[in-house]
Amino acid sequence: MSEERLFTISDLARDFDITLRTIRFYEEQGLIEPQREGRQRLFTHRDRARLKLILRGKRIGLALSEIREILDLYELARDEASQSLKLLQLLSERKKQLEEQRRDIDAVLAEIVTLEGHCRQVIDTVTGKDATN
Amino acid sequence: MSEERLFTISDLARDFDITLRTIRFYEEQGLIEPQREGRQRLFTHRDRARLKLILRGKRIGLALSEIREILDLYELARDEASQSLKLLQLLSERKKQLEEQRRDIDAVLAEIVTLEGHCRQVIDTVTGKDATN
DNA sequence: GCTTGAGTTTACGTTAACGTAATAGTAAGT
DNA sequence: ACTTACTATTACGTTAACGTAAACTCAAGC
Repeated sequence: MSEERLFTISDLARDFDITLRTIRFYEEQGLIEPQREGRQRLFTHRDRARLKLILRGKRIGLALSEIREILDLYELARDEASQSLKLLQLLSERKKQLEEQRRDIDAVLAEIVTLEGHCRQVIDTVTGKDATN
Repeated sequence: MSEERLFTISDLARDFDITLRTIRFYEEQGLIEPQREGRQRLFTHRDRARLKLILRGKRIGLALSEIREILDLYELARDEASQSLKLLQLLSERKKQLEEQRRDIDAVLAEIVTLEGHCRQVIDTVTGKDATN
């Protein structure tokens, strides 16, 4: 059972709001390896999941080369954990980076809140005595 | 009092671990506007602070053009808040983006923790019956 | 007077991550 | 048979964010 549904390239492009070119490029870079039916690419759920990971990686500012490393680690962890110790080390490095990034984001968010407060205050002050616009 | 100490370009390059070229490039792009003594650039604490903001922006994946927008907003908010409403809107957009990014990071962190668990388990399993390496 | 060190400008080079034709095959609808 | 829709490959173009090299100025130290 479970007919393992397949996706076309435009399915994924639509779903993730990226171009066909982007998907082909990712394949060219070895980030995904869809099956072929003749020349046409066919994507499994697994390909889809990988694509999702790729895009998430991009959003947090990783380069494709780094994303590939991570994807490879996933593979590695799946196959066996022949080098789990090294993997653990790499994971902890990545974790440190991410936590740093989180702190940056929090800092920026805090500053935004401050600025918002500033704005509201100015607006309150101005409103009532002048409303030129 | 408070002699307003000035920084040279290499001071900042060293402090933030970036190249001279990078700093000059940021000036070229209008992100900072150091004073000149003759031809030489001289940076105030304010320039330094801006540079810090720029680099933080980069770390969270913003483009220089976006960073410039934000810096401009800071100026805007400082001068007066002539367009505070628009500013508020922009801030809230940016906030949404950042919160999304935070969610991404949290998701990745969670996955890392999972992978780490997986690794430890494998290592535990392997350790004791085989330690070839 | 010459080198050394820090700074400058000008300008071409580079890398990543796609964009954008141009050209062509293939299946479905009319 | 013709169009339309979707797919493919090949290959040159583009943008951001600097790198890098060449050639110059200018003050300090020996």
